[in-house]
Amino acid sequence: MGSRKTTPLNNPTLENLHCSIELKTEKLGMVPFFQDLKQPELDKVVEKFSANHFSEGDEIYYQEDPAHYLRVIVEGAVKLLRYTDEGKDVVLDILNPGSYFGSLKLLGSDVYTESAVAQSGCCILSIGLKDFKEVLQEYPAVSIALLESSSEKLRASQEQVKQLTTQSVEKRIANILLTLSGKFGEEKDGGTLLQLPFSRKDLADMAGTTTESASRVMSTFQKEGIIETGRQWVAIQDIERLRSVTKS
Amino acid sequence: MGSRKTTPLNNPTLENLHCSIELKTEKLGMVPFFQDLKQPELDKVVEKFSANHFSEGDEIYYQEDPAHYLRVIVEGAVKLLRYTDEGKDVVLDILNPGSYFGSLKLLGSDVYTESAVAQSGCCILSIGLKDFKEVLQEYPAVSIALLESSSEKLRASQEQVKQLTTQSVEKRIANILLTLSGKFGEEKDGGTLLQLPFSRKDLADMAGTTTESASRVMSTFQKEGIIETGRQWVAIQDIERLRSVTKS
DNA sequence: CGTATCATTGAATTAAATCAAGTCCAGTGG
DNA sequence: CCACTGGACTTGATTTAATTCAATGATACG
Repeated sequence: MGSRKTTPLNNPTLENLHCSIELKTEKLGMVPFFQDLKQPELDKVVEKFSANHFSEGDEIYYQEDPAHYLRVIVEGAVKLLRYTDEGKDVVLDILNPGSYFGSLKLLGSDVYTESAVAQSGCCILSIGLKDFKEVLQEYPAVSIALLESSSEKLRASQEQVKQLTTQSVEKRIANILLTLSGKFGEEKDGGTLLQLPFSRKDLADMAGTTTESASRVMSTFQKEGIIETGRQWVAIQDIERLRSVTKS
Repeated sequence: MGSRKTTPLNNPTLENLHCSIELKTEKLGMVPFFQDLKQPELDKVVEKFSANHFSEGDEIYYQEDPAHYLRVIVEGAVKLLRYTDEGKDVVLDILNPGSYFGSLKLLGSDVYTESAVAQSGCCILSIGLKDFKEVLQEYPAVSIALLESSSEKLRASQEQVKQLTTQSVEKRIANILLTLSGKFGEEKDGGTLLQLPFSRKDLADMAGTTTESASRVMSTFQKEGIIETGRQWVAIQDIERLRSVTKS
């Protein structure tokens, strides 16, 4: 029981330096919908992106702001969420490097339908929608690959709907931990550490529950030896048992 | 109270005749992502589609079947749903004419992630994914318009997530009735009639609740004079009051 | 150290699910 | 045309998962 509760995060405090033009080419090539581009084509596309650094907690954009950019994460994590009128936050997703977000409304103008917050310090590339439209027109393969990514996002959202309507809070939280460990987990002395700064409230807002309920579930998991957890961090000790929680 | 409970549906029993090649061109031109095509281009695209009729309750495809087609509704309504292991059905959407569904996985192969059932008799156009890929490569404008549609679907799914996590069953049902009346409603003696065959179970599966709860909410709405309802049909009498239910 | 923020835990409450009869209607077949 | 029947719908009583309310405990950070 006397488990370590101090944070095991090494808090990299990503500097602006890391968010440089050099990184851009390297990372953009890893984005799924640019993978088909040849190097010279990619170089031309990269020029249209600009890089920005955001610190933990920074708002990247706010829901209902006019949407002008498509963004790609080079480093760090971004939380997409909707603030509701009733004051509850709904976390739609937490994105890892290589993911895109922002707007794809290339025809006419639009507003963002969700807010984006830097979950950790991060480096983000942005491209104006007009420029991006030109890219799509020039390289149809990018459009097609992007359609796939877009379908995949829809699929993930529908999975979320399914879980919300059919599964208990405990199972939803187990699923979220599994998903996040896949995206952000790092192997560490026999377990998978989530380096994300990640509070009970974040977890609750992802699972569609309350911080108290999330806390109770996490306590149970910890007592059962499935996870180790403390303030803003989680380490999964027994991933198989966590998987078995989602079933049954 | 002695309200009519007999069905006001005129049960059109859409015949196969109606699902003809003539209709195809006319209707495909109305699909959002083909709207930019000129008539000769559209004609060429139309040729690649084939038309099929489905009767109410027919399964159009089943989740996890290999996905080979993209489909467009010409007439009728299609229910997209996921059957869960626990035996609960989750209705993701009910689509109206002009909507597309099926798969957009143009690279590599894939399986359907949801099932599709004809909610009413309907006429569906299908195009093989290889053919559709060629269309996209030839007409980049279609890709771009399709990306918009795809984003819109994601937005709708995220809205569903938001509602499931923050709103009561009563509000979710009110919202569903409003959405459906927008898609399928027909003006009829001072109210909006939903011609859809649409059971309490369908409603419950859309709202993520039980038939009993859905029935209770519908009874309340009826007692309050907001709707008229019977077996498989709903007429919205006081849309303003229904809207006010979703707020507050 | 002190303090703000995050996390936990317990008790009371509640929305909705479940369990259990019923009723009502549309279509059937005599 | 009417009685019959099965599926759709309703309603009530009970149970339960999760929220809400209310303290208290722990930890990172200045």
